[in-house]
Amino acid sequence: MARILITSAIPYINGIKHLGNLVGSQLPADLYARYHRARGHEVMFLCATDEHGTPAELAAKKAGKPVAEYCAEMHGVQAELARGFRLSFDHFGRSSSQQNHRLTQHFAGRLDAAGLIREVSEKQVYSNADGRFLPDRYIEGTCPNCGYDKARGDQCENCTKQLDPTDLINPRSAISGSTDLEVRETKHLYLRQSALRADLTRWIDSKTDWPILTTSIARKWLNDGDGLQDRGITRDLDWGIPVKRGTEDWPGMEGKVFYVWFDAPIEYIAAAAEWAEAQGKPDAAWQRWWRTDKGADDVRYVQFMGKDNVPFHTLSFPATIMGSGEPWKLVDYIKSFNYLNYDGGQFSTSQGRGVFMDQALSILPSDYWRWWLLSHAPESADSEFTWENFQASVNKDLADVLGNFVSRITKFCRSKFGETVPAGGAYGPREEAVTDALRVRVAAYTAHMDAIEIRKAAAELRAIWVLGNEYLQDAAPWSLFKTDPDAAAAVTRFALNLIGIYAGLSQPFIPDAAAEMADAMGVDLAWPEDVDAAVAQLPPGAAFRVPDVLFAKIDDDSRADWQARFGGTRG
RNA sequence: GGGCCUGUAGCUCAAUGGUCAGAGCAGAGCGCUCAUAACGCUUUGGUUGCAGGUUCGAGUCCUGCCGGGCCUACCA
Repeated sequence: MARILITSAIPYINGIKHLGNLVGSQLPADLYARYHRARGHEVMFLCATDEHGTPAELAAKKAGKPVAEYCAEMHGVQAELARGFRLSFDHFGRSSSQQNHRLTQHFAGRLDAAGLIREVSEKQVYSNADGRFLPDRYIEGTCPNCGYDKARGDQCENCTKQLDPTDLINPRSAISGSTDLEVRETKHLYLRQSALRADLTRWIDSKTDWPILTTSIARKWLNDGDGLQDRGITRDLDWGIPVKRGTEDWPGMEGKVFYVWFDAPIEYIAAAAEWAEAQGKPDAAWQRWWRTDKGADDVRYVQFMGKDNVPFHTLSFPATIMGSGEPWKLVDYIKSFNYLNYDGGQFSTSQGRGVFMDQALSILPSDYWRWWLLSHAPESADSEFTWENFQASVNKDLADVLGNFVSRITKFCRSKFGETVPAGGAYGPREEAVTDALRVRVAAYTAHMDAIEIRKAAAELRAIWVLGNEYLQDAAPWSLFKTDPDAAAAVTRFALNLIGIYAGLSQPFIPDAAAEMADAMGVDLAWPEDVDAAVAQLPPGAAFRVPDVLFAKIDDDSRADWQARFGGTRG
């Protein structure tokens, strides 16, 4: 039995995430976690909300709430939606937890002791009206290059020229619109990533099995321009983890907090500590997942994220871990994703364009979304959600191929033999041939899941479902029943056994339907490690239940309605 | 500007440099009647973006061009 640590990129606290966010990290991570649990491995699947930073403060202000209260509420909302999508986190933590405070301060102290922190005095724009320093992109003004009057301090969206806030003509706060801005001197801590460049390069070079998307982004950052740049890890904000060296104050850094991208990945570790506390377990219980000197040396650690997160996970966070000089577990494999677009454009949180997690669950059960999103995961390139494709895929794959198979055989049995597994007859060459095909396909499916080739795994699973329909068509128990009821009984028994097998195999993709299938057949939701045994699992004479329609089809009217509803402004 | 990814059937996608470039969907035909008008079988459909090159052999490797996308370090 292997031990597998799985983390999904942690979603930002600021609002409800859309389906593109979901398929880029949490959902595939859940697929992988469920798969490995089903195979009998020990899994620790962690996620959390990322709660610090300027956007959280502003969102709280807009909501008229203290930021701590706002984050607590939004964490609750996101946790509920995660449950709705059946995301099987062992713990869904918060980057604002006390555990993360302690660990983040601990790492900063270790890095400083190792000489990997330097203090930098720099000039930042301060808004008197807002009473805060403004990140570059929160300053607006007229672009000196093209004259666009809503250029941001980091870049002009109109002419794409990269800017410095001081370049802007008539700069103003993007928050309040105030022009009462001044440049102030402020001191910040920088992580000396450049000092770890050789170590990081060697480490990345050793990861020959990683997706090209992951390693190419890492290499670009390692080699771009003068090479890997040092990175500021503190900010002038109220809400965040106070800058400390371990438990000691950091003279000169009073009132400052760590930058969210410094503390967010550390939350992966802290989430395990939160889990232990919630479970009433000692520290050793989580440390055996994270400390190679305390049992984590046999752990395989896999991270899931969208491509925008890759630099932080391939460079900054590893630099933090390596630089600490302590035996923390480094990631073994990073699965990164491209973006999911929405019907010809991007999902847009600000414009409310696309489908958001709460809306998705309000119109269809999570299995529909899980199946479509995972079977179309943007693994090799950006992919696109369209309602036509969603309707066609879901109706065909889930309703026709899988759902109808379950329906046709259970109802056939009920009408001819009653709601018990018929005992007559025996399996013959036909059943043996299907069992052989099943064994081959299950092996292929397993290989794809092990390799985290999600679309290929989905295609293989679908092909496994198709085997059932092919078998029934070929065996035709409805004809056989007229001449040889015992033979028809054997066919029916074999086909009923397929339902239990399908439940086990489908569980990572569509957990609710899988549970319903297993329950209807009166079997445990189990992975068919031994296919030959699995096709004879149901005891003759055992009762079963004809399940309700597993997947109702999406009709054209609904599709057209949703298409109109989600095209623009949310509300 | 620089870098990376990508372009294969009407659509969504496969193909360690090696048989005739394959699946699913959509289309066409046939079959079946257990089933959610579902299922099965057969089948149409390709100058692999374009032009060169390397090779016994190129969708795959190289060069150039065209199109799409992403990243570019203070949003997270």
